Amino acid sequence: MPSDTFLRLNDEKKKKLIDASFKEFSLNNFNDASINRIIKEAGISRGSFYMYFEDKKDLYFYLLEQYGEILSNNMKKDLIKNKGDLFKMFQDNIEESYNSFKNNNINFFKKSLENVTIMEESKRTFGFRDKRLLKELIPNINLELLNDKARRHIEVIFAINMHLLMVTLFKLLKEDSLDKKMLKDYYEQLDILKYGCSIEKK
Amino acid sequence: MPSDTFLRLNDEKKKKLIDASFKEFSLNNFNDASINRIIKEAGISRGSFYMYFEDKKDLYFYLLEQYGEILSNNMKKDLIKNKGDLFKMFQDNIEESYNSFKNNNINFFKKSLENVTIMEESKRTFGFRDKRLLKELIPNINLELLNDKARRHIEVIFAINMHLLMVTLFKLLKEDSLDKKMLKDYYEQLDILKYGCSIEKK
DNA sequence: GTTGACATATGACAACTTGTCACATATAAT
DNA sequence: ATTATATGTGACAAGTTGTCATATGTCAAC
Repeated sequence: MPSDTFLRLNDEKKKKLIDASFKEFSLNNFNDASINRIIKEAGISRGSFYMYFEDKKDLYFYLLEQYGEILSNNMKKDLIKNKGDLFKMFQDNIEESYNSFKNNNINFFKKSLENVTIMEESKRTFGFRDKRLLKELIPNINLELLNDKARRHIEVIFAINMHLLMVTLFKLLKEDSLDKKMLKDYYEQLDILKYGCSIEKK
Repeated sequence: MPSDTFLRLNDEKKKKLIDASFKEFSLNNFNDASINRIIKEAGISRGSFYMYFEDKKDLYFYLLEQYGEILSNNMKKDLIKNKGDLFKMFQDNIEESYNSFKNNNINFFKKSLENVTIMEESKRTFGFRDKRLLKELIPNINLELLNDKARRHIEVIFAINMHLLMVTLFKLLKEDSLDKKMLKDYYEQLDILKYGCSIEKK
């Protein structure tokens, strides 16, 4: 987490550092991103940087959380619009997410997708750190549309959707156009999650 | 990919480098792993290393593929045993995978799970590079047990299972015992994938 | 004002990192 | 024995990170 010192910084200085960071992480993936270049671009000293953030990771997750907020807010809106229907929300959400990312630091997002790890760290990714944003969403879900098992594993459903969503968004952003076939594939995958893989009904 | 020069190396020298690499990646995640320490431990020169592998990534994925083979072979065996039933295979497979990893460089595996990325790179992860191992598995699947959509998205089903499997294995290996509750959770998640989340039947 | 206490800022520094390259030494083939 | 090819080597440049002694703000109290 950024230090209080950073949060207390005046907006201009803060913005300069954030902009420089976004730029660096847009051009390089996490490993190759250089704190040196960031501080040079932002015009601050090495010591100051370590006053604000613990390390590169700390800065990176701070930036990611900005996107988490966007993603979560979009989902919340779509959830309300669809009267708590989780799958209708997922379906509506992808175009919205696509546009958010397209108009906003698209390269940062692309690079980020390359870095997303499915484990520990991913819990923090895109602001779903500490399951905070997830917890905010759950009350808006109409659980009556879901069966018992799904209700018990609601975070897993989200994780699976996240996985499908990320992979699809990654492809979409690569193509640079909202490829209808890819969208259709995503909807089919959501259908698998909704109705299952089996021919036999339970 | 390792160079022919590396593959031509005598077994002793090869093993020494592989052992040193496993050790380094068991103690450090990808970023922190040091080629310097590896070559020191393996007793080869820096120049030689770069003769064998392009870079750290190249070495790392080479090691991962060894595990991919294990995973894939286990799956194949279980698939035949269960007469092509994909979900029965998934269910049988987790204990086997758990034991394979437990008795074999468990720390390497743990660290690896922290590094697995869901995107591009992950296609190579655990040997599923180029979908080669996946393609070998598919002929053993009884597709008649799956509905149309599932058949069309068979690699997605595998990806989702991989995700659920990895997360569960990660937790299991952390606990250091085959926690029955976690296993039960995994089976339930597989059931969601098999029969869906929805209360309504399609 | 001046003093003191605290918050911030700085850049030189040690201790690493990686990939390259001119050169040295094996090994095989003529 | 000579040539050609395959390997091995370590010094090197150019980078990386995190720390720390030191300097400079800022603001309240005397």
